Amino acid sequence: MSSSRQFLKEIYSHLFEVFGAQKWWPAETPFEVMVGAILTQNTNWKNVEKALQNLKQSAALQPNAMYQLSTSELELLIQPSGFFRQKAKRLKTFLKYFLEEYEGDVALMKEKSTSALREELLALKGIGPETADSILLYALEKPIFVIDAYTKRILFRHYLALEEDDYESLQDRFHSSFADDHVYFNEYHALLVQVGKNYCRPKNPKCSECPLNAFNWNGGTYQRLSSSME
DNA sequence: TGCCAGGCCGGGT
DNA sequence: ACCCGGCATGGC
Repeated sequence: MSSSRQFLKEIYSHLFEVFGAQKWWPAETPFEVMVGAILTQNTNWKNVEKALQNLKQSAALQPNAMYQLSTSELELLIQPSGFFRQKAKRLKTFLKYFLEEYEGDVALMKEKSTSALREELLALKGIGPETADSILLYALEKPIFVIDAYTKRILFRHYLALEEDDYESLQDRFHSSFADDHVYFNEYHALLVQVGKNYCRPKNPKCSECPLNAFNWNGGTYQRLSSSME
């Protein structure tokens, strides 16, 4: 019925053909995903990697070990990721929650429902929609779609979204387009990041080489804007 | 060499 | 309900 939904499905199929499986999130453990999700807030992933490396070298990339670090110790380790004072605080807030509610145990946390966990995460200072959903999808394997800056920009550039579309509305569009399949949501968002990094930067966009051009028509635009795509 | 990066919060209209 | 400044580093 909805051409929007159909577009989203076709885009996924095409991107998967072009790029293949992405094997996201780039981390060795679910806990590393959780930490990375907080550290990457408005931050280049390259800088996050340095911080994660520091934490690993200090044997601090575990819930208890990290929580027991002093604030200044934690700040120093994550400094390369920027906003380090805020992020140290946010990590501590999350760790306290993770340890007190789930004993720092990912399996235990996964037992609870997606909606309940999302509310809990959003209630924490420093965890917003994207961070919460990244944790839900990539650390806890919950079927929820992550909307990030890349996703927004790509949808907007290709006339599948408007600037004023909010997080939930964009997310709902993906949710209503597919079955609740966390593997699928995982792969799809990772593919969009691939497109975003390589073809859809604000400066130096390589739009002419973008794989999504396969779906363009009438001079590189889709037929309708999102607002008219019921 | 400025501009940018996988946000979020809090205070002010 | 929006709007905006602050937060900070390293890469290109």
